[in-house]
Amino acid sequence: MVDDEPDILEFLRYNLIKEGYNVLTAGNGEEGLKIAMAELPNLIILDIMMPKMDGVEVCRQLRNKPEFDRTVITFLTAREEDYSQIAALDVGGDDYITKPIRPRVFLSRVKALLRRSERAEVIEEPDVIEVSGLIIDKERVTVTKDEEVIELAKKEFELLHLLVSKPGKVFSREEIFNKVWGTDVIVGNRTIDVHIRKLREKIGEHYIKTIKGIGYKFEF
Amino acid sequence: MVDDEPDILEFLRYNLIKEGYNVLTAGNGEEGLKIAMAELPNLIILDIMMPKMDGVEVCRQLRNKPEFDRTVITFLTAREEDYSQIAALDVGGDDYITKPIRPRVFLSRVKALLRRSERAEVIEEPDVIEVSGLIIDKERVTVTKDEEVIELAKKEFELLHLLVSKPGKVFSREEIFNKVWGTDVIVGNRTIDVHIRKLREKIGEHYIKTIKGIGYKFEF
DNA sequence: CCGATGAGTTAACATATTCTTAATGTCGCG
DNA sequence: CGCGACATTAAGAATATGTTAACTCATCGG
Repeated sequence: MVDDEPDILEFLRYNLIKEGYNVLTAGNGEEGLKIAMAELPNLIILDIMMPKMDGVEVCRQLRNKPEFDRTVITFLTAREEDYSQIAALDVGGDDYITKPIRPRVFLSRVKALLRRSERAEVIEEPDVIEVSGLIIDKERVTVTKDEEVIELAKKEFELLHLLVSKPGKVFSREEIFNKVWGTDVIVGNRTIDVHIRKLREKIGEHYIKTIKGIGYKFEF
Repeated sequence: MVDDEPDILEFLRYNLIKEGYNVLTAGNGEEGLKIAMAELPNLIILDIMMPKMDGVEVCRQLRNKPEFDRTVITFLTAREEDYSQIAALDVGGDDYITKPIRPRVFLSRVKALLRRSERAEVIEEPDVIEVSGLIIDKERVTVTKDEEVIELAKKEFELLHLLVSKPGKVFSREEIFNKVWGTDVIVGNRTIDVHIRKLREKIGEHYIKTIKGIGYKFEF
């Protein structure tokens, strides 16, 4: 929770702790950013009006980091500032809470926001995927087949992982380039084939199917 | 969007449609429930104060259904009703918007809520079309008939997909050329026939009907 | 600092499937 | 009977992909 007014900070902190929440506070934007990055909280509450770096800016910077892509961020704002409300949401905030703050409403809101964050977390993909006898372990970057561990190179693994992320779906070459190589890299068009070749060599021929003129898909 | 005041409903509907959203409205809780179940919207906006079934009750009922487990639900509420706000969030609502409503803030809020729902909707629905026993899956580029998966070549699939996109409609040869081959390619006029032939061979003879002098159509 | 190693890429050529064409056959209708 | 419109077939052209080997580049242990 980031706010430049110590009274408000203390007041809300007290209420949250009473409800059993773990609360970290910061008195300004920079400090807030630092603590957020170090602690990766489940919910971030930002005051909009702050000297130097305001809440909107903190939010913008956080949203640029992949680790905060899904963190729930909410703002505190004086009631009538339409503009900051809009900016807050446009910059990737999930909600805003208007001052003056009433403890019970505030707590309900926090509860709702955290429930949402939980829900979002359930969707999170697991690090291990299992399809048709292959166990793909994202953390170890390995594939296990018939009890045997197959080591894949990074690109090979990323390619396989993409295909396996939606078994049966046909991924076009363009799609594969964008997701595995990124939009800014340009590589020749035989490159994918070669990687497909090596993959098939390692995991077996029949898993990856070519759909001529369209792309590749993982078959189960 | 469910509200018992036609004026508000119309006002918000107008604003949402102007932004390109697809809006369904209902004047009371029951109707809202019915429409929600039939249409499975991405976002549900409920007025809290309504005669008979209020918004909180609608929300509670929706949240009990698995298909609405992750749908984003928000409430409309008069400013000072602390209690309903708390109830709204406790019953599984994701947010509430206070009246009086300001269009720009409202739209920003809706935008933020829908963005969230997108984030959650990684489990997106596949685009499959089902007609007379054929299941055409665009993502997988396959056709399934009697549990059997039929593989089509690219052009064959595109041709079938076009015909199936409007079952019963007669597509002229010219139309087929334009949509499947594109306006810049020139191919002989027996080409379509050949592809139709192969399609019929693969999916069965009776699905595609020739309308002499006009074109082809998909029969259901 | 050096050579070994291996991932990633490229180029050249081989292969395979899809697409198109062209020749010929069928059908219905005036 | 002859014509127009579509059907059928097989063969060749057009493309897309497969395959191999060589090259570049970064990394790592000695």
